[in-house]
Amino acid sequence: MTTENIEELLLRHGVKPTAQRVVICEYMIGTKSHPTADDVLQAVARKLPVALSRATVYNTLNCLVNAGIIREVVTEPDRTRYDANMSDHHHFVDVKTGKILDIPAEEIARLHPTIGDNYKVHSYQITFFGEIVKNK
Amino acid sequence: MTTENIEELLLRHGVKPTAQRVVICEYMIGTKSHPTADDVLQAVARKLPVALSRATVYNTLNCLVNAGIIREVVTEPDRTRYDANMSDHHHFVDVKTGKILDIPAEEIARLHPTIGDNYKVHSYQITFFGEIVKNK
DNA sequence: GTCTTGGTTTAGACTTATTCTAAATGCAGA
DNA sequence: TCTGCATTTAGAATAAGTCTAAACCAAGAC
Ligand SMILES: [Mn+2]
Ligand SMILES: [Mn+2]
Ligand SMILES: [Zn+2]
Ligand SMILES: [Zn+2]
Repeated sequence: MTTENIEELLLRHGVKPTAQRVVICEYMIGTKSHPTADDVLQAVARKLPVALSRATVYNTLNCLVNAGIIREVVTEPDRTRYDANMSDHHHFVDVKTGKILDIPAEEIARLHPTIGDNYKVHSYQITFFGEIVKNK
Repeated sequence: MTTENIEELLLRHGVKPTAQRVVICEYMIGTKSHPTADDVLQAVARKLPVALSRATVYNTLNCLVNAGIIREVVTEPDRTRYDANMSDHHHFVDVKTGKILDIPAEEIARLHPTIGDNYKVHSYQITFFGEIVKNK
């Protein structure tokens, strides 16, 4: 995706496209990994002419989350990961490598609880978020 | 559950039943909430005649997890919760109160993705843990 | 073109959950 | 009773993330 398109994307979501935001957003959209804030800092810092602070990375990631451009992924305690794939999907964590893969929601509805031949599921967890309805 | 039963449970899992471990384990088994380490410390400290250190709470909870007596539950970044319900189940997080309820696995297989009339699901997430199988 | 202003970025301090360290404690067996 | 080893402890250390206060900067007003 071009820089212009990234700027348009940000504007469309009501986010002022600063240099730092553009390059962070560009990185997020260009990766299928589910990077931590620190991953983003490492990857993006060298692309920018100016210095990039940790605070800006967190500010920007939170900003993008609030704008609905990326989302948080919580698979382990103590570090939040970020994901520019906003389609309805779930995650497969390879316990060997720690890599996180996207699993489209349709596949899960169909193949649940076995995802497919390419994955050996050790365990899986469904976390629901919602409200309790008190109907007597 | 009586203290003797707790001690037997610990011994059966190869854990030496010290006073601290017994009371922490007893607390875990007696609650359906999914407490954090700090919740456990608060609740258990006053029951013990001696002081109870934060380190011991973490040591014991990790010990119980390794022994297969309790398990960790990760639903949000930055705090691990613990759960003595070792049956095959998933979790429903009430976003209003933060309370975590157990959902037996059978119910999910049947009612997926709607859990039932008593819950309004805002969103849910399935996290798989396993390995990638390279079959050509 | 300069001035003003509010949003953005920054470095570093701070907070909080968890782990680590090294010393003290306390049982179980010799 | 003595010894050894696991356990517990207080507090230091670590690490993710937030906060603060100052510096920066882009856009509009003049
Ligand atoms: Mn933590
Ligand atoms: Mn954190
Ligand atoms: Zn994803
Ligand atoms: Zn549970």
